[in-house]
Parts: sequence; structure tokens; C-alpha cells
Amino acid sequence: MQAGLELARSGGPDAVVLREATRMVGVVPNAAYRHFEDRDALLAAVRDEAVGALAGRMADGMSKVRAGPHTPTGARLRLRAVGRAYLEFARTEPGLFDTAFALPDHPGGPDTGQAAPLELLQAALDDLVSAGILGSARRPNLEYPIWAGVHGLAVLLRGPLRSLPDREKTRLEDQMLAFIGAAVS
Amino acid sequence: MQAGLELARSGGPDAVVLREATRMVGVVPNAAYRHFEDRDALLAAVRDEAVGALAGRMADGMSKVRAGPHTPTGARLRLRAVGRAYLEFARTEPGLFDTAFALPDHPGGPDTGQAAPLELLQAALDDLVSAGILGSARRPNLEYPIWAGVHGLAVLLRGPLRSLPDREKTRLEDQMLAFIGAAVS
DNA sequence: CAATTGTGTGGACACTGTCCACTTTAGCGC
DNA sequence: GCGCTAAAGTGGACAGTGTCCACACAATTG
Repeated sequence: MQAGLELARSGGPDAVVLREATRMVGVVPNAAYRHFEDRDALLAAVRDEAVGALAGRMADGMSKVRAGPHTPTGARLRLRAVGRAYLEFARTEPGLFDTAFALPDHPGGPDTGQAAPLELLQAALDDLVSAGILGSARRPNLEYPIWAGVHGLAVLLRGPLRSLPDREKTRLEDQMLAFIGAAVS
Repeated sequence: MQAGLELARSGGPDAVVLREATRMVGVVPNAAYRHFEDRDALLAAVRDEAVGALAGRMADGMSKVRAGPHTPTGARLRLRAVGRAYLEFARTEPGLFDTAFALPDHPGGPDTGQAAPLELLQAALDDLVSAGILGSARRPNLEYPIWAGVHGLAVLLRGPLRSLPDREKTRLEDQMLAFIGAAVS
């Protein structure tokens, strides 16, 4: 039933429409209420899936770095790889990206649970410390400005900056990654 | 008629509902179509207003810095002031903030036109150069990573990080501003 | 076998954006 | 003043949406 995540893929959170999802499964609209309390619950499930997909791409990118852990170049490359994967996901899967960060209209409930992406970034930073590149005094809370920078760029590139030529966009992505690389050295 | 921007203020872009807006004005739904082609056109008008409000706060924040232009401390304080105003707007006017960056469902059309906030940041950075703090070699395109950092933090704080205690949130904001301040020195 | 539970169905309701033809109102030159 | 035009509002419809209700069927379990 979460196959209604194709809707999110192609049109973002607003496109995950209960009736359309049931139509795709070939069932009557109300059947959805046997699996999800709400349209919001359905969206939450799809969002968790989207977060998982993002985390998967990030993990993939990191694991492609051949240099071992605790080595300076490996740590540096892995940090760059998480960032690049994040930006690439936002660029190639805009619907899922938006959905992953869609905040529930009906708040409350437990936390949104997108810990996975953050944890990957934290791991990369910890590795930078244990590789001796990043002084442990500068480590605390460093994940947040970095996450903010990458996330903000991803958002702006598909928002106010969306009409920039593609060449310019990738240049800004590279600039951001370099910026971060410089900040942690 | 843009008084339907109260809807955006209290509930974000999805809350700017055509019929509700006309109801507030005390008129029949269809009357809206004499002023806006579309619900999307109405939303676009509201969004421009929201962008203007954000730019206004940023300009206010900058103008409150007493130190004159082209002076080192003035330039530094003004940069910090734009950033702080941005984050404050996102925190105190979440509905308008979300609306300001809502991308039109029905794309095309001319550019979204939120040049004003970017231009204020650019002015602050240019002032930093003319005050001799920021080397002109490092100036090009610097507005984008900075904007991304501030914007990203604003978004994350009302998204995945929304359940952090307020104290932590303001600490992250301060950390981000300090981070930027350090990057331009 | 009987009962309970999970899943799907059919019919409704209120709400939304949008289209159409029509009426009212304001402003204008004559 | 009169009549015209353009702007604004009205009323009635339609499809699409989320959601609720009572009911039907299947599988599972006692």
C-alpha cells in the first residue's frame, strides 16, 4: 500500500492523495482506512520511506569511498560523499526529497524519526575527529551548521534559485562542499 | 483582498484557501476570480507579500545598527543583523516564512521575484568588502552558501529539529551566525 | 462449527477549486 | 438627465477530495 509512494515521487507530498493511491491499487477509497488512520498517517508512512531512501543514498555514497576509516583522506572523502549524495538526491528525486521533510499538518505524535541521515553525517564527522583532522574541541554540534548549509542549498536550488542554469547550480553545490571541507580542516 | 494573507500567516501556504478568503471579505467565492485568475495566482500574490515582509524585517534589523557603513564593526554587525532577522522571522512568522518560499504548483511564469532578501545580504557582504574585512577575492558568490546556511537552519528548526528545546534552538542560531561571522573574517 | 477479526464495498456528507450565465453597480461622454 | 461600458458580485452547477457510517465477505482461531 505504501506503493502510493510513487505519487510522492512524482509530485511531492501534496500529490499523495488518498483516493488516487487506492485507485492505483485497484480498490475503493475507504479501504485505505483499514491500513491508515488518516490521510496524514499515510503521508507519514510515505515520508518515513522517503527518509529511508535519502539515508540509503547517503550510505551508498559513503561506502563507495575506498580509503579506509580513520584515515585522513578517507574521512575527508566520506564527508564530501554524504554531502554530495544529499544534494544529488534532492536534485534527482525532488518529490521524495520534499516529502521527506514535509511536516505533518496534524502535529503531535512521536518524533518524525529521520534520525538516520543525521546519524550518517555525525559518523562522518566523528571519523574526521578520529582521523586527526578535526580537533575534538571544534566537533560539538558541528553537524547542525553543516546539515543546514547542505539542506538549505538543496532547498534554495529548487526554490528561489530554480531558474539558474544547471551549470551554475552544480557550481554552487561544489562551492558548498568545498566550503564545508574547508571549515572542518 | 490580499487580506487573505492572514490565512497564510496562521497556517502557511496550504491554508490560503480561496473560499475561506472570500468568506473573510464577506463575498461569494466566485468574486475572487475578478481579482485573481487562479487560486495559484492568489497564492502568488500572498507570497510576494510574505517575501516583502521578510525583506522588511531584514532591512529593519540592518538599519538598527548604529555604526556607519564602510566601518569594520558596522559591516560585521549588519551582516549578523540580516541573519538574525531572517532566523527571527522564520521563528515568529512560520506561516509567512513557509509561504514566502512556497513554490507554485503551476510553474512557468516569470521568476518568483524574491530578489529583495538576497539583495540585502549582498549589500551586507559588499559593505564587508569595502570596510576591508573581507578580501574581494573571496567575495564572489559568497552570498549563496551563507544564505543556504541560514535558510537551511531556519527550515530544519521548524522541521526535523522542531522538538529541540527552545534554548537549544537559539543556541544553534547563535552558532550559525558565529560560524558565518568567522567565515567572512 | 461458530465467532472474531481483517479487509473491502456502497452510499453518503461537507468542503474545495472552477466554470457558466446573469445581475448589479460605478463611471463616463453626450 | 440618458445610455453605454466595464468592473464587481451573485447563484447555480460540476468534479474531486477527505472522511464517516453500516454492511458484506474472507480468513483465522477457539
